[in-house]
Amino acid sequence: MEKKISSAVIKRLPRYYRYLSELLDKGIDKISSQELSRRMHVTASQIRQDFNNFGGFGQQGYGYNVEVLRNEIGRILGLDKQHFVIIIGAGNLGQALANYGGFEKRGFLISGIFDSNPDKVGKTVGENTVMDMSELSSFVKGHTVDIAALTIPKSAAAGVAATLMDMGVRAFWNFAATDLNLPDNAAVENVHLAESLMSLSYNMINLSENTSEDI
Amino acid sequence: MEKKISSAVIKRLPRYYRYLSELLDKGIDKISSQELSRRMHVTASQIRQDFNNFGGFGQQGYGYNVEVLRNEIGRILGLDKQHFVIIIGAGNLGQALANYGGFEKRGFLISGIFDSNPDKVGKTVGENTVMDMSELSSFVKGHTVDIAALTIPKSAAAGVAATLMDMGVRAFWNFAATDLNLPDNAAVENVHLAESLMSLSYNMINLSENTSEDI
DNA sequence: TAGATTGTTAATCGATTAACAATC
DNA sequence: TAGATTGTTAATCGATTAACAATC
Repeated sequence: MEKKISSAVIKRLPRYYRYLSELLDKGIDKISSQELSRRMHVTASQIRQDFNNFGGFGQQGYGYNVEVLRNEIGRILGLDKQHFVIIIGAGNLGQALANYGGFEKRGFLISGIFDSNPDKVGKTVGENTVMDMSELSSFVKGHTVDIAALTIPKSAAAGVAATLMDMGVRAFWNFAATDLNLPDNAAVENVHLAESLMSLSYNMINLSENTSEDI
Repeated sequence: MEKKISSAVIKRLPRYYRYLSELLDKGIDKISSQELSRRMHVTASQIRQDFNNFGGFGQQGYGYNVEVLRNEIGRILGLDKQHFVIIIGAGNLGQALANYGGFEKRGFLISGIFDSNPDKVGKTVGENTVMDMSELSSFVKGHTVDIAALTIPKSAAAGVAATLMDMGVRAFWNFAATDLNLPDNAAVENVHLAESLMSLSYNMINLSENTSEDI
């Protein structure tokens, strides 16, 4: 019944959340779409359209209350609840994610990290001790697991994702350079770093071709 | 004079490159837009439109030669040339990027890594030894630096980026949770992991609400 | 030649922007 | 009340998809 929100809108929400959090830190308690437009470099019209997908958070003639708006967007993104995240793959990237404290601040708690390499099993990474992949099944049965971050080689990713689906995990943060092709009742967010770097490369090349001709 | 390619197209190119590379590895030397459509889950029409932004790589009645097409896309993305990348910030993420060998395979060579923390300076990370930030200026003057990866706190990002711009660096792979707002003669690719995780959270939540009602 | 498939134009769809009435 | 700014409809723009003539 509710109208489907486009993914373009969803991807903008975390950025709004970030700006509103910064305004709040600065002690600014009111903002208009026009002023937010100026700061974020998006149109005021888009800001109002985006927010109105979720209901009227503002007040005519006044603007938006920063704290209310921030909390509403946080709630929409699920930041008002705790989510348990496991990391599959204790390589460089898996360890970096586990060590980074910033996710917990937003309610994403790293509750387990797994690897199939015996050299890594038992190692301490952040607050966690690396478990063997053979322990994954019993761990997922005994604990709430909302999200699985896949920091494993692409050859292993589809298999691990399918196994986790069978165990009831429905959200995958996929760092492997492959497409997971999971059924519709799973959520997948891809972070393809090599592809990101290639886009940057393209934009860099096409920058140097038209050297400051339109400034 | 050349028509501007939309960023939607650019972001799809690395994925085409990946699929074509995999086809090549499998020894498949010819592919039609229809067959590629089936594999990649995008429309054949979009595939042909995308490729034709850059010229006719196919042959009517036949399809596309996989190797030719892959190499053309690689060339468009700049993968036919070597690019020198420095990493600013030797924290978890900076180290993970420096240790990951996959970028060099695509022509992105990590040629330096910097940190302002004396405890990290001198440490070996991948093939590199962490240098102090005070050495950054002389390093950039003495070496080719195409891309700077910023894996530093957001409070430091804008300043470091501005400094690097002054030294002539024009491409920034930004992992800091902030917008850089650089002039038009710079290329910026943002990787905002916390925001990526928030999008996943949204999609996960909205999954569980309509449990398998449209399968 | 007949069949297949591209390259490209036209149609459609969806997202962004503009405009303005509602209202605080 | 007058001024400001939202919420929302309408217009525009751009991206995607469909269709088909060109051609291998």
